[in-house]
Amino acid sequence: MSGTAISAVSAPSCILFQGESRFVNTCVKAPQPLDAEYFRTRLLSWFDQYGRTHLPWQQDRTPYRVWVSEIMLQQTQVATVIGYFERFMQRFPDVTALAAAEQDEVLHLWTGLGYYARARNLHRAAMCVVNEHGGEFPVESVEALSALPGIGRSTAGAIIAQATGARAPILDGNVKRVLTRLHGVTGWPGRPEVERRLWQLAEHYTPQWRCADFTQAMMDMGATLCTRRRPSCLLCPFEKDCVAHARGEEHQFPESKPKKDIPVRQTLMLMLRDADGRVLLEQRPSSGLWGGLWGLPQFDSQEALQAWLESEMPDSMVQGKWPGFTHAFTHFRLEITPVQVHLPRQVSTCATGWRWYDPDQPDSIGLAAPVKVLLESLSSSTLLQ
DNA sequence: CACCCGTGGAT
DNA sequence: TATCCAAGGGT
Repeated sequence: MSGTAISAVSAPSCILFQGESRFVNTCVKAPQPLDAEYFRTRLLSWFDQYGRTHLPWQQDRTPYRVWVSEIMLQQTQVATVIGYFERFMQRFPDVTALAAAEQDEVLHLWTGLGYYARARNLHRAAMCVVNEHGGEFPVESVEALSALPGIGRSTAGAIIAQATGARAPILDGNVKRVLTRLHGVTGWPGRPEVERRLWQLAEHYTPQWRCADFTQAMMDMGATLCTRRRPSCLLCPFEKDCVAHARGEEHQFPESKPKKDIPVRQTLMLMLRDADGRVLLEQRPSSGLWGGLWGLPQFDSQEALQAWLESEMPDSMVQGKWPGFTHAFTHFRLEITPVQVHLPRQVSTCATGWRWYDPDQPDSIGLAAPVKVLLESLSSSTLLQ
């Protein structure tokens, strides 16, 4: 790399006026990165004035606290995480406390955050740190950290940089947005070639010194200036260097994921109540949707539900159907038909993986989102005896 | 490599 | 209201 700042705007923008954008996208050479020292200096001086330094996990930066925050922040917005983080730290102040917990309680504190595999992996990783690393996080290397469940390359880099200050690049959604715009990197960042290029750029810019501030600054840029929509280019320290801005095409970067029509799945949810109004809950399989959470027993078809009732709860009586509703996920839509069933006698015991749940006295367990809504409507409902 | 996994904020 | 997608990782 040359020793001076390189403005990367001129070459690509000339070509753009001539050909179709598709031609340009596939044929233009990747612009040279800026001089790394120039970039760091400007970024850090911006950070010193505008960076975020008062987030909960930025105080008392132990590897444990940074780790928990990074996991919670995966695909989740800062404002959503703050409350969960504080409750989690209150209950599990250190890795030993977390490792000693029941998975159920971890999932309970995670309820509503989504991506529950993160919570299961977090719990497993805590036990791993305690049992195999003497209670200390292996922050010596990205490789050692990535060996823990739930920690990938970017999260490992973030933990190292934030908790120890050592040099470690990160590549999250914010950094991807900043880098693709700055260099006019085309192609969806999920594509391996694009991701390779972005890692290469992240490596190029990441400094030996003030690495915690640098990585935080990259994320702050992405979160507060270089936002997905309506970025504040006039306030950006790299306004003059940004390829996308020079073209007036900030909104074109990063390219979005190719669309696919999402499938619709259907399910029946069994609301089986005993004479005391308690509801039968089933613990879901440890993998898949709402893995490890408690939910209403689900069936693919009316026949499957009937067969189950006849074999397991022969005294039960179908009370009628509740109106179905749709629960929308990112990748599919779930059409839910709740079926209300009454069990005339009281049932005290049941097999492992099942429990009776009193809607008026909620337990500390993880509940699938639509199930939580249904149970809350039950507790305030006068329709039921 | 394509797909899976959740919820809520923003427009 | 519909759509996109956020401090990604696992399989």
